[in-house]
Amino acid sequence: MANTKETIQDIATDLVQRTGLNSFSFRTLADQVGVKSSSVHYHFPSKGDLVRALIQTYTAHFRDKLDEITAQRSTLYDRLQGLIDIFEAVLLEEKLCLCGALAAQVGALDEDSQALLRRYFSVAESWLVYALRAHADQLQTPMSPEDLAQVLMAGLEGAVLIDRVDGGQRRLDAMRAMVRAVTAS
Amino acid sequence: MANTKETIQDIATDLVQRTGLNSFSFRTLADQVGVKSSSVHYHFPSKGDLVRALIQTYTAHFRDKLDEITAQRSTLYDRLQGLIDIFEAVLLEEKLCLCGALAAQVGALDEDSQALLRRYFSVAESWLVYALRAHADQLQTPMSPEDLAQVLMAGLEGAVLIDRVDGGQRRLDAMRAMVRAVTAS
DNA sequence: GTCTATATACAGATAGAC
DNA sequence: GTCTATCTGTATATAGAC
Repeated sequence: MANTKETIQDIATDLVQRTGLNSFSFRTLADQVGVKSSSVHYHFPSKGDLVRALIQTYTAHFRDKLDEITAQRSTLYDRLQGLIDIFEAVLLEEKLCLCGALAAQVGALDEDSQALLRRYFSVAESWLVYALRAHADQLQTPMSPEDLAQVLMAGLEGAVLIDRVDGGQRRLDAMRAMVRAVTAS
Repeated sequence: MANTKETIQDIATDLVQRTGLNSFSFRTLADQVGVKSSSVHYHFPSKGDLVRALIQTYTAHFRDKLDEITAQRSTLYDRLQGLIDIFEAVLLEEKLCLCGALAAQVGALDEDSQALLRRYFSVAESWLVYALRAHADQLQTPMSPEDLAQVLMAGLEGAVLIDRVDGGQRRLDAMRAMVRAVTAS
């Protein structure tokens, strides 16, 4: 194992996205990493410490992907489809957005983790508002950029949630249709 | 306790909506009901039995509310806002839709429970498609009724998920704005 | 940095008395 | 239908050797 700490984070992230917070323990996590549970505690003293690290890393990676989209795509339509691509990649692995999965159990998280979740959604919606405002001329809807940003983000979180339950990606495809409907081609 | 079995179901439903599947045990549930855990096992032999009953009852109540909307409201706009009212009532109690909460942990559910979840979403989307088709003349969007139904349902599930994390109901309000945008007044 | 060993608490579940 | 008592497994977490 080149880097035990990173490996622990990678596997833990995957497990939370698949089955939620309580579906893995330090023991089962350690088994999959190939160490003992006490070694996991060495890197992350408590489960709360681990969860906070997971959200921070996930948010950083998400922000990187958004920056990449901004750099590589120019039209509003392409940028919004790029955002949907991120969620599609998650769904194809039968996972949820990490922060969406944790949001479903927000009452089980400490205050710091809850603040980190809020920051994740703020990052996503701010990026959306920026993209929508920058291309207001390509928008075909009476909705404000803020409202549309929130509808899109809520829709994407809900789409992967429901699509995963019955397989396929019908809701995610419907979100693509919505993006098509509100952007001029 | 007039009816222990119903009380168990009511409290268990509330707990799943607040903090998810694994945040309560037969013991903590029994404490809140005012009985012993073995009494809970008498009514619901396993946790799987309990969860299946919760989903079935929740779906039945949801269907009743949808029927009520259909009976009491005539315009498409009013019917869609009525659907949002259901989710707003859930959010005001700092809860999630039971089936949305369980969908986030679908990998932890048995196959029967998963099938019941699929049925819940099918009930919701079928009602939406029916409402949208019945008032196609009041629709102002190039989206198909099927796509719009899925976008609305995904959006509502995601809206309560995210809104609960940072308080208020900004995403649910954005969903109301969307309904306003796609329906003719 | 990883291990063995262990502490303490709690999970889901069952047997059998009342 | 509810209870007491208990079984077995697993959870988070820590102490101390290597």
